[in-house]
Amino acid sequence: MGQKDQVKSLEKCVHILTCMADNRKNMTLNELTQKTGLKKTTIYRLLQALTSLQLVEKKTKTRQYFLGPKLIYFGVTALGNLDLHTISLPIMTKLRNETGETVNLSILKDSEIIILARIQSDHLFNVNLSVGSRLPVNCTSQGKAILAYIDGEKANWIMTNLIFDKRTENTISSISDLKKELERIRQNGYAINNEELEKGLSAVAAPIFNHSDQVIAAINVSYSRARHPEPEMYERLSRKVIRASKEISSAIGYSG
Amino acid sequence: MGQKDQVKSLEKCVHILTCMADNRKNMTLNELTQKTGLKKTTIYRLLQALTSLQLVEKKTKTRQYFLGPKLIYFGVTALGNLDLHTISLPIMTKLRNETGETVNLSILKDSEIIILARIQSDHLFNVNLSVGSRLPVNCTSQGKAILAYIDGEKANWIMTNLIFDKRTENTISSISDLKKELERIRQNGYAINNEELEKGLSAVAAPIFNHSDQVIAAINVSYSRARHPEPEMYERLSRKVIRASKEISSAIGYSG
DNA sequence: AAATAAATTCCATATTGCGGAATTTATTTA
DNA sequence: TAAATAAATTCCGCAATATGGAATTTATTT
Repeated sequence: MGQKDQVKSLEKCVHILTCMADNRKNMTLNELTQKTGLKKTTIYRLLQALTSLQLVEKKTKTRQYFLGPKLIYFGVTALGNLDLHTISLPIMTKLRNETGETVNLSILKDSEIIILARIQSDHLFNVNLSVGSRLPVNCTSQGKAILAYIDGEKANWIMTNLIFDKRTENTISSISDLKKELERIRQNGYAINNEELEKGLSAVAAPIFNHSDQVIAAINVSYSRARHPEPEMYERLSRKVIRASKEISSAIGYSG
Repeated sequence: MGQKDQVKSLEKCVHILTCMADNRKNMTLNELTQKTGLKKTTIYRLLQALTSLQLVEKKTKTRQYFLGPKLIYFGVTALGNLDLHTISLPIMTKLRNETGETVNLSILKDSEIIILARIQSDHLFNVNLSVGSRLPVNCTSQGKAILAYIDGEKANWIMTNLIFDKRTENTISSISDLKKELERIRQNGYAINNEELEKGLSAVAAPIFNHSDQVIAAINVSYSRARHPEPEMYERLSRKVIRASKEISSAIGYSG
């Protein structure tokens, strides 16, 4: 019979690229061999091709490979074409101006969130994060906001495979605690980050849904606890964040 | 003999993806056949594979294809790993705060610039551009800033293949005018955009160089002419922009 | 300097990808 | 509504490509 969609070499290339992206660091041939399980000769040959096509770049001194400029070109183009992205930006800007705080748009990938867009506040104290940065689901408002609305099976899979690294004393570090938190989020419609990632850093996030009622992303507002220690801040921001998230959701076709 | 770096199917896939990115719109099988020159059956089969690997997405209703989510993942990851990007962001933020205006970081691709990063001003009047947006070289400060320092042969190639679409009355629309402008830029060390892209919009850009003395990008500050009609604004901003560009250049290894 | 490990090249063979032609499906025209 | 045209999809035998074990070269460690 034979599966459809062969093109084995392409599959292997994507496997290699995915491995590089997942590990997000320069990798040697050997590391790639171990991580991917592909034959060394094969990887070597494919890397040659990938490199000559600029999908991969090689640091000659260290013999390490990493995702190349052509992937930036493709990715940035795809991002610019993404409805979610173009629709969100003006709404994010408005939210930043209303609150004066940093606004982020993130998606979930495995057990981490990835920042797709970020509009920073004017405050001098600004966290060192940018487009492409990743953070664990369990200690971010956005991660929890998405997880709370993901369908049960997938959410369970993520939670069971999660490594709960305890970033602060407030970090949720057990499945049962996380489940309680998710229930609370569903109740409220928004998620908070109460210094769970880093001391002094709080945030409020709300989920974004698509036309088929699936969570696809989350938007948040993040701020320094030093400036706003009052706990009412969460609720106050939540209204604005929820409004923005709903605006984005309906603009991309959600009708819930 | 045989050329090295074969992997023909991969080459064809990249050809297809590049075609999609260059045209930055959803494309049908037929359009792709025409633009790439590849055989229809081949493209069809490769698109199947690309789609199942999420490198490409298909709009079932219109039967159109476009760059898929996995490319965003790769691209955003590669961008986050790019020295240029991570080094530039804090410097861009500083520049935005110093000037209160929108700051962009762009690279050149063919005869257009592509925005890699953008930090917007607080002003209500904000131009509708974002990461991934492209603009013609000849009517942007960043395009001209890069072109002015590119090695002669390549610059000539770009200029001769350039389609000078006249966006405003100020748009440079002949090679000879452009060459004069580039000479002026080299003299000053910065490029301006005097409402050449859009009426009411001005900008000041400076080139960014890498360790081997090559221009690889440009940074600019863009502002509304309505708020700052005074021509001295160019020179005033130029000092700050140049400082930022030098900071970035030296941080990525330039020692000129 | 020797030993070990990693990277690179080689090549005969099996597998994959190729693309012309035929078929199906959608769109346009009469 | 039917006929004509164009686009999309499937089929399949052949030719070109990718594979991976082994050998060689290069780098790193002992």
